[in-house]
Amino acid sequence: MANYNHAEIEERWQRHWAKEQFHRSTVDPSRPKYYVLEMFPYPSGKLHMGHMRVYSIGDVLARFLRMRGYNVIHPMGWDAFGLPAENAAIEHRVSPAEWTAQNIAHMKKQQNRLGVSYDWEREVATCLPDYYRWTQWLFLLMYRRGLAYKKKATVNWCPHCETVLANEQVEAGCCWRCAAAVEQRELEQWFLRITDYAEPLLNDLALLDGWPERVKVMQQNWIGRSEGAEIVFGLQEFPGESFSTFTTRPDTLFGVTYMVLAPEHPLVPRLVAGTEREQEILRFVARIKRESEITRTAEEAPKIGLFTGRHAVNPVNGEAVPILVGNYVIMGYGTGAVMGVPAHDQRDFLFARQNNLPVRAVIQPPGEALNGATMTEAYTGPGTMANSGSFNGLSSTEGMRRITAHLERQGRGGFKVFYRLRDWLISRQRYWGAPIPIVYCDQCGTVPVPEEHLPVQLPLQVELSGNRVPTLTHYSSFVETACPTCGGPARRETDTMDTFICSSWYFLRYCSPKNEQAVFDPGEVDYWMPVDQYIGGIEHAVLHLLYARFFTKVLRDAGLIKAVEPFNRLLAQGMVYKDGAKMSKSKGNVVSPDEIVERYGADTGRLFILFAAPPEKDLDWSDQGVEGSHRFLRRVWRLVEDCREQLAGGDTAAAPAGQAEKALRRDVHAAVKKVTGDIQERFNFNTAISAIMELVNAIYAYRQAVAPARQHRPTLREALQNLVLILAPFAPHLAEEAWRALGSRESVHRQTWPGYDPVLLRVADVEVVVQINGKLRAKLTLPAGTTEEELLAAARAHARVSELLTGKEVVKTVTVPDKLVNIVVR
RNA sequence: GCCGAAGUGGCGGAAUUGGCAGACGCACACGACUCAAAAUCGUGCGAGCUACGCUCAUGUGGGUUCAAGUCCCACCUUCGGCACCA
Repeated sequence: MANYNHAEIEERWQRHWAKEQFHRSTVDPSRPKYYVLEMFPYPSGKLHMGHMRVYSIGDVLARFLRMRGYNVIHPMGWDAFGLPAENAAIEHRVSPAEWTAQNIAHMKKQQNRLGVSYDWEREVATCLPDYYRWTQWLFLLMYRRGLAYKKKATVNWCPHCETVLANEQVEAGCCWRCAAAVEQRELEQWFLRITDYAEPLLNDLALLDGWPERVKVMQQNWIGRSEGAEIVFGLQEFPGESFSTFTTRPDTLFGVTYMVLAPEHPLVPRLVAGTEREQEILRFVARIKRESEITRTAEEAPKIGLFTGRHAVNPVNGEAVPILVGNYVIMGYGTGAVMGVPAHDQRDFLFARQNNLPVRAVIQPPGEALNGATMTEAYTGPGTMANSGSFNGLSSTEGMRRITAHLERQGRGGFKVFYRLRDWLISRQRYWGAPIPIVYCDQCGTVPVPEEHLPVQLPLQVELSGNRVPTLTHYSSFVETACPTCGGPARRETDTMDTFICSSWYFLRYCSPKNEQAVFDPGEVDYWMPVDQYIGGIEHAVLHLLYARFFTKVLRDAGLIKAVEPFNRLLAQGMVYKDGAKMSKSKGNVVSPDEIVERYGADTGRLFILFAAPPEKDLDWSDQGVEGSHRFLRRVWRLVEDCREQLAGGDTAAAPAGQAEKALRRDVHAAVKKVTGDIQERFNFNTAISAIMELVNAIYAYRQAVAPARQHRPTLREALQNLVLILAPFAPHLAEEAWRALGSRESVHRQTWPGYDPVLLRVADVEVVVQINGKLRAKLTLPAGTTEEELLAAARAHARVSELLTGKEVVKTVTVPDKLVNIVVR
């Protein structure tokens, strides 16, 4: 008997599939399409277990759906721009382009060794000119539509990466990539106006039924919508001038006893100019500005507020209240000015008590009368308005509406929605990225590069002698150019784009990756899009997944695509752990896919990774578990080897099909049903695999129970064929080999997914559970479909049951047909 | 503080609609085969007990129900997101 030689089998079939272009996909309107997409990797150099996991999940789906008759597109590519290539360039003295190309070549080999069924004709790499040309084209589209703009702003600066970062790329005040503390800098930078799309990005989350709740909630939190009123306060010492504030509680406007401005508020220097405390306050402001986000937002940071000596005029009652500058007010949210309502906001309350500011209750809780002087905490619930002039007696909900309407009539404010979401800062002061296609001319100002001049090429001769790859400012041949408008001397923009731009549209480029005329072919994009199933790590819940949704919406508004949302269903796969920790070099608990493929084969690795946990949960790597999966595949292999000759002999069976055959057929059809449902509806590959294992156990049991000569060949053949078919998405190489061994000249992956016969699933006898007072007391084997009366009679007739019922009064009986009898006694 | 996910044997996990808790696998133990080992095949495997059965058991405490891992209430723990958010 031939041993299971995984290395030989896997290599042979991989070569065959590649040669026959097995996984090519082309537009075919006669068939339903299915777009299976795994997040494309950064070409770091080698695959890790997280990659192996995501590709295994995607490939099972792709292969399953092909067998189900779908026209499946399953592409792969490279998110190839980014900082690691620059670091590697300095370390190894090799250009980022070369380093990246080598990594891509190596990782592609690794992916192929996993037996993943990609259509390599659709491969894209974001760092190649034929791709970033269109990234630049999309930037220009944004520019034309007023969605790309340059402004001077306080931005996040990572001192370690020496570049600015988007808000989404700052985690707890630190750089998402290197964890260095992020600083604030005033710089002129390019932004994308993602805030214009805050509302659709939020509302359309409701369309995403196939997304995990947690991801939708994370995006919702990030966008951070809050409804309220914008209110304009006058300045007592500067008649005719004003500033505005945002509040979610306009009903408490009469309770305002002070106002607080953010230290960065543009009004601050003017307000304090010439006052006694001018120097003190300016020093305070300067100090706060220097503080990092971490110290400033720390839990224990004391709330400091300094009185400016100036007053704000409440638009609703003309009252003048002191204006303070406070460290707890943030310029980046709302208007950077907050009204202090100590009676109805706990933070304001503590602040007021600490600083001896008056507290005035204007919302009375039901059946209570608050007194500002004596209350011990803020009342933040709803109630009846008091001390609020003509609004007294209204409910707080009604008050919100009325006061806002009143302000609107007076031209002193109105209804307003604020979002936490900020515009996307996309400039990067780095070399290895897509150049921003903009030219600055002294005569014409900021000029977009005309489309026909694209791509704006990165210089490939890179200076590698220093300790970092120089930015594009270093290359005079790149910087100096002619103005596209007037032809005069001009300078190119030297910042490159955030790599998240490149990855915000790659799934569209896959649809027509070689098109040189357009960013993508509209017909092809409309056929394939949206992505039916997207699979990737949860770390992109806000970053990539929000940006890609934004791009999709812009492209749709521009009439370029029909899809409203890019990804219909999303599977956020869990992480791979070992010995209780995430696999990492520093922990020394890394297992590489190469090692597993080498030792056990790709089929074993895939099977284990899918069997160990449901895809969205974290997975605990177990070397012994891998052994187990390998053992299972060897068991399948032996089964096929043992049966092939027996089955090759034709069907002149000595014995007719009997009870054992009937039972086996039922097991086969039940397994097909279970595996189909588990893949299709539940994505529970772990239970699908366990069902296949049960089937294998059943076939072994049959062969053990029935003498070889009496084994019924058609039944055995059906069992083995179905086994191989349902195993094919999980262990594609072994299944291919086994399928041919069973006598087919075609590929198992070109077969139709097996169906099951519901008639065969029916059983003659069922096991019925007998409970007394809900406790299991007996099990009966009865013909299926036994009536309730007969069921009950059979239960009572059972020796043990009748014994337990003696002397008891039966209060009630419950029967579930073919399943259970419960007798309630007293 | 707000929001989300989770908590089941020694371990990974299963139980899809409220109906036999622990499928499948790992580990372990025993048996068969073998001179022996590996591999393989088979059997057992939640805990306790006065043991051919009974009791307890799905984070804790209550509740609903003939019946709860599953539904309701309160709480604990872990993980994740947001957060001086006005």
